[in-house]
Amino acid sequence: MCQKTPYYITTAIAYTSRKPHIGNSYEIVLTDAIARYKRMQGYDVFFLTGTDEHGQKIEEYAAAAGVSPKEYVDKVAGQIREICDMLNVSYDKFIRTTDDYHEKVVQKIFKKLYEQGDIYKSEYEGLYCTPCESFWTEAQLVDGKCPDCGREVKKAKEEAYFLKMSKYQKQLEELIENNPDFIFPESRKKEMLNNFIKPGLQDLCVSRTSFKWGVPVDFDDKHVIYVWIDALSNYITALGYDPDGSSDLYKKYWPADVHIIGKDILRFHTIYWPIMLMALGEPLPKQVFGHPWLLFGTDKMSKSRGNVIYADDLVDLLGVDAVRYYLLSEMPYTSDGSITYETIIERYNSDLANTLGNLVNRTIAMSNKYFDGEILPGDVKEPVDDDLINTALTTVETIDNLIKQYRMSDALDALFNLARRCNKYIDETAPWVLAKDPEKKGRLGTVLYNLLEGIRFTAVLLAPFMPETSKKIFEQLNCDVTDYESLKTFGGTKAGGKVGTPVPLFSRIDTEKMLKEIAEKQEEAAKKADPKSDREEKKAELEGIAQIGIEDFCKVDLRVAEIKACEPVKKAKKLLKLTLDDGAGERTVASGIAKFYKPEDLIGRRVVLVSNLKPAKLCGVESCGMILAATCGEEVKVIFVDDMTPGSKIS
RNA sequence: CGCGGAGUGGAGCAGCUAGGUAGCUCGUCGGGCUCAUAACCCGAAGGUCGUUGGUUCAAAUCCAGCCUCCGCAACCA
Repeated sequence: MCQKTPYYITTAIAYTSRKPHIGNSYEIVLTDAIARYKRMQGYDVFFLTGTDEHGQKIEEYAAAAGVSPKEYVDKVAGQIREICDMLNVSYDKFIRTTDDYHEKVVQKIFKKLYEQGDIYKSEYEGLYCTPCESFWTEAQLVDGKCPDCGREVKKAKEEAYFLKMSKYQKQLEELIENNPDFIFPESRKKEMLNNFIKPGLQDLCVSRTSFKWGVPVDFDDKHVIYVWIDALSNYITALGYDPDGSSDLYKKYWPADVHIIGKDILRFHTIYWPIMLMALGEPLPKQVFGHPWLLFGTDKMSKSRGNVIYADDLVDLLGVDAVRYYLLSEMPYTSDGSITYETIIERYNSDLANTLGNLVNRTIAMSNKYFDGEILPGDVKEPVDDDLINTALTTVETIDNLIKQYRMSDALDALFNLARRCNKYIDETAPWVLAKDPEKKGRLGTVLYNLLEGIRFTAVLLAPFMPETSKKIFEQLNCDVTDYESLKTFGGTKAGGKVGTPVPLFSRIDTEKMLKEIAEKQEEAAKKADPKSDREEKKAELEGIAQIGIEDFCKVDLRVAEIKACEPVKKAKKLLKLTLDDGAGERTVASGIAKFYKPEDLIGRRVVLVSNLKPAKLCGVESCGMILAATCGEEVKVIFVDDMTPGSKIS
C-alpha cells in the first residue's frame, strides 16, 4: 500500500450553552473508538469535532451572566474541550463556529447561494407572525393563519432569507432511496422519508434579525445567519473548503465517510445538509449515523431532576477507560440506553476487574512464578489449544464486521468473550498441575505462551475502545508487537523475552460503599450548587422578558369557569377537549394537559379561562380560549379556583 | 385508520430475512479448582418466546386481528 485510504469522520458540534453531561459525551467517545479503530487498520483518518457557539440562547445566557457572548462561549467551549481531552478523544481538529476562517467561509457560502438564487429574500405581506417571531411560507399557513399560534399573520415588517428546498427535493429523495446505507440505522431513514421528504419540503428560514450573536450576512448586515448554514458547514470549513477554491486537505478528505450525530438532529443532516451541498455543487457525505440517547434510568437527564451525571465526575470515580467502556458497551444499537450507578459498578466489577483484569494478572503472575518471567516458545502443542487459537483469530473478523455497522457494544462483547475463553483455557490446562512435573516444563511454557498471545490479541483489539488499558497490558506483557496486522497469525508474541510484573488493572469496587459515597456527594452538591444556579437561570429567563403596560394586561380577559365535561381528543396525545361554563354559556377549549390529568379528575373543577382569545382549530377541535396552568419542571399543573363563582372576572 | 420500532426465564439482550433441540451477559443456588483481584471453571433451577386465531407434519420464527410500550411526526390557546 503506497497511499493510505483517507477516512473522514465527524461528531456533531456541541452547543456551548452549558457544560455537557455524560449523555452528550457518549457521541464523542463512540466516534473516537471508530476513528481509532480505522487508524489502527491503516486508514488515513481525519477526525473532527468542535463546538457550535452562536444563537439567541447563548446571547441570553451571556447577558444573564453579565459577560459578552464571546467570553461566555470561550468558557464553555473550554470546558467541552477539557472533557474531550480527559476522555482521551483523539480528534485531529477541534473547530469552533466562532473561528475566524469558519465565519468568513460561511459568509461566502451564504453569498454564493444567494447569488445563484438558492437563497432568496422574503418580503411578502402577511406572512410574519409577530408574537411567534416567525416567518411562514404560503404553504405552511393553516387557513391563512400562523400554524404555530393560529393568529393572523401580519404584513412583514421584518424580512428574512430563505433557502429553496423544493428545488432539490426529488434529487434528495433519489439519493436516499438509491443509497440504502446513507441514513443509518434503517428505521431512521423511514422517519425522514415519510415524515418530511415525501409530504414536501418547506423552504428553510436561514437568517434572523431578532438577535445579533451570529455570523452577519455580509451584504445585508441587519441579518445574522441562522443556525443551520453556520453549524452544518463546519464539516467542510474545518477542512478548508472555500467557494473560491478549496484547500488540499479538503480535496483529500471530503466527502465525509460518516457523520456521527444524535437522533434528534438527523433531520438537519439528512435533509438540509445534503441540499446545501447539492446547491454548492459539492459531493455528499457517504453516511449519516443517528445514534440513540443515554438516559438516566428511564428518565432524560436534566438538571432540574438532579440526575445529571458528568463525565469528569465519573472519571474521578472510576478512571477514563472504565467510563469509555461503560459508554460503549452499555449503549444499545437503536433504542435509548440507560445509565445508573449500579449498572456501571456492576459492569466494572464483572467485566473489567474479574474477566479482563484478573486474566492478565493471573497469567503474568504465573509466568513470573514458574519461569521467572521468561517467555518460552509455544511449540509443545495439544489439541486443546486449537479452540483458543481459533477464537482469537475469528474474534478479529467478528469485531471488524460489527464495527462496520457501528455496533460497538456487540464488538466489545465479542472481545470480552475472547478474554473469557482465555480464562477457561487456564482451567482446561491447569498450569499449576503442569508446574509440579519437571518433564512438563515445555508444555507449561506453551500454555503460558498461548495465554500471553491470547492476551496480546485482546490488547490490540482493545486499544480503540480503551487506549490506556491496552497500553498497560502491553507494558505487563512487555511486548511491542501492537499492530493490527500482527493479528493475522497467532504467534506474534516473541519467545525469549521476559514479561513485566503483575499489577491489577482494575481493583474491584465495593458496590455498597461506593453507592453510599456517591449519594453523599450528590446531596452535598445539591445543597451547594443547585439553588444558586437555579436562581440564576430563572433570573436570566425573567430578564429576557419585555415589560408591558397595564393597558396591555387589560386586553386579556380572565374569567373563572367550571369544567362541565371533558374528553380526550382523538389523534392527539396531549390534548383534552374541555367543555366550560364561563358564567354566560358553554364553550369548548382544547388544552394540552392529557399527559397530566384524566378527564374524570377535571369534571366539576373550576379553572382560570382566558375568555377573549381568538378561536383556533386544534386537531379538528375548535378551541375558544385557553385555561391557565403552570409549568413545574416537566410537569404541567392547572390552576384551580374551586371556591370561586363561574363567570367572575379576574384582574 | 399519520409513519416506524419493540414485547423472549429476576434484569439487560440475541435468535425471526431463508420455519424443525430457545442462546448470551448479569443475578440466584450447587459443585470444582487454587495460578489470580473472595477472583476463575463446571453444573442446576427458572421461559406455554404479549394475546387470539390461521397456514403447516412442524411457528419465537410466516399471515391476520387485538393489547401494551417506545421513537418520529402532529399537537401542547
